[in-house]
Amino acid sequence: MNVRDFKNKIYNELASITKALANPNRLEIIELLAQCPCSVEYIANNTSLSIANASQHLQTLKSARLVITEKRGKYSFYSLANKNVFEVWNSMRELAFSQNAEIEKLMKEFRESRHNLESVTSSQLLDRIQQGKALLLDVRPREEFEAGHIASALSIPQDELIERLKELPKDKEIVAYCRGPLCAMADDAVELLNSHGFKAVRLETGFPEWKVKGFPIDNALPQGRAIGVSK
Amino acid sequence: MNVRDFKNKIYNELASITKALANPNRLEIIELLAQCPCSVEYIANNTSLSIANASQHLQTLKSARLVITEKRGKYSFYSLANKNVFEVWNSMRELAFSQNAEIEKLMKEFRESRHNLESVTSSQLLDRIQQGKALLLDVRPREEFEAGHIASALSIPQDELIERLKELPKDKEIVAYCRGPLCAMADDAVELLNSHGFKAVRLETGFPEWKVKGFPIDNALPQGRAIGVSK
DNA sequence: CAATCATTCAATAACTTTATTGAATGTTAT
DNA sequence: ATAACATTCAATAAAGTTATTGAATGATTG
Repeated sequence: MNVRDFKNKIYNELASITKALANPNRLEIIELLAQCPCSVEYIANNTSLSIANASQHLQTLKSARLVITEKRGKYSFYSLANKNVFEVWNSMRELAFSQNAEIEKLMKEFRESRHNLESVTSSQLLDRIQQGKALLLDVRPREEFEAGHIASALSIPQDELIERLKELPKDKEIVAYCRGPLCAMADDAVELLNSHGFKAVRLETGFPEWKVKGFPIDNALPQGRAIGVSK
Repeated sequence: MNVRDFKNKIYNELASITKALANPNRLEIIELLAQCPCSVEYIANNTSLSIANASQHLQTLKSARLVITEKRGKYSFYSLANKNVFEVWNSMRELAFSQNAEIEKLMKEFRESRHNLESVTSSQLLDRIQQGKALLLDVRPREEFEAGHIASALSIPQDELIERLKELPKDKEIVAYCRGPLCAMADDAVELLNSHGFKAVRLETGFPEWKVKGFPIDNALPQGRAIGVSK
């Protein structure tokens, strides 16, 4: 085979993957699927997409083999095709953070608006948990917690937090975490906690980043449990 | 700031990077820039692009901050903005290899057509060099070799190889390498060498992958020397 | 200071991607 | 069976991307 034809074919195949990643809605879907397998409706509800549009984007991801689908009853459950998909997303996000001043600015403004600039890294958190110094709080929706969470974390979904403050100690530092560095749930939780006299900070990243580092996790329910509709 | 607006802005910024990657020609340019800083004309000559079109793609990469440019005399030299760019490219390529059967098939057919299915990994090569068992041959264009190469490698550009066979030993295994796993220069060199009675295999990957692993490299000329036109 | 030359810009036509609709499919529950 | 429901499909208009062309820019050389 001619070298030029070979290269054209190879780069076209590679670009079929980067094209599938080249859309903000699909990036958001990938970040959500990094939590656990999700139904189309769950994805639509947790983004700004209509069901048909979410389905369309999922089809695009599926034909690029970035996600796989499994039918259980009425629901189609989508999940990331393998660990490499999350790793590409992760390294892409790091690239963005390393050189896009606009992103840094947006993040900083957002956190400032919540009076919440401090955060804790994964390894700092690991130390603090092992020393019994911190209480770890998972504020993601229950289904995501149940599909897998950081070992020893307590689950209080962000929208139940205000009613369940009495379950938390005032004398211990609380580390809240959520889906990842771009997810605002932990920021909102930290703001709420601090304004009620708790001492809280957020984990810089989120559950998938913790998991991919090989740090200790728990599964309350069978591995990779899929979730349907909620929120 | 409203969470939805924040997310939309962030994912749009992130997608500005993935959009810049979403084109086969730009992926090929990135792979070339992973070798060394290059002029627009060099890039055009080493791809199937016209100068104007190469320039246009470089502008796209530049506004996504994936490449930077430096003017020296008449030439604009483009290089990758930082190490993260190569790492994203690298992990994306690994993702593609891990799940796209079409790519695997293309690679296998191409190598079979050159009677050349065997290859050597970076760590195997490191062992063989240290034991003096293998002669290492860089078959990339001279300028790329001069900008940086694997320590102890001999430079014979692929298009000079047939005239310079007498410089090579017949009793020692020759490991040829080039720009990376998608580059055909080492395959062509290995085919030529084996058909002339040498014992040759290719390095599975290429110089940038070796370098990013932190394995020993040399710079014949000042670090990151840029190259203008050739080939 | 005119010629040369590398690169960029601008305009354009062909093509691709997107969100939105509403209808179609196929599964479960009654 | 029929209804209810989750998802996908198909069509479409609006928007974005691409390669090509030829002209413009701006630096170096004679």
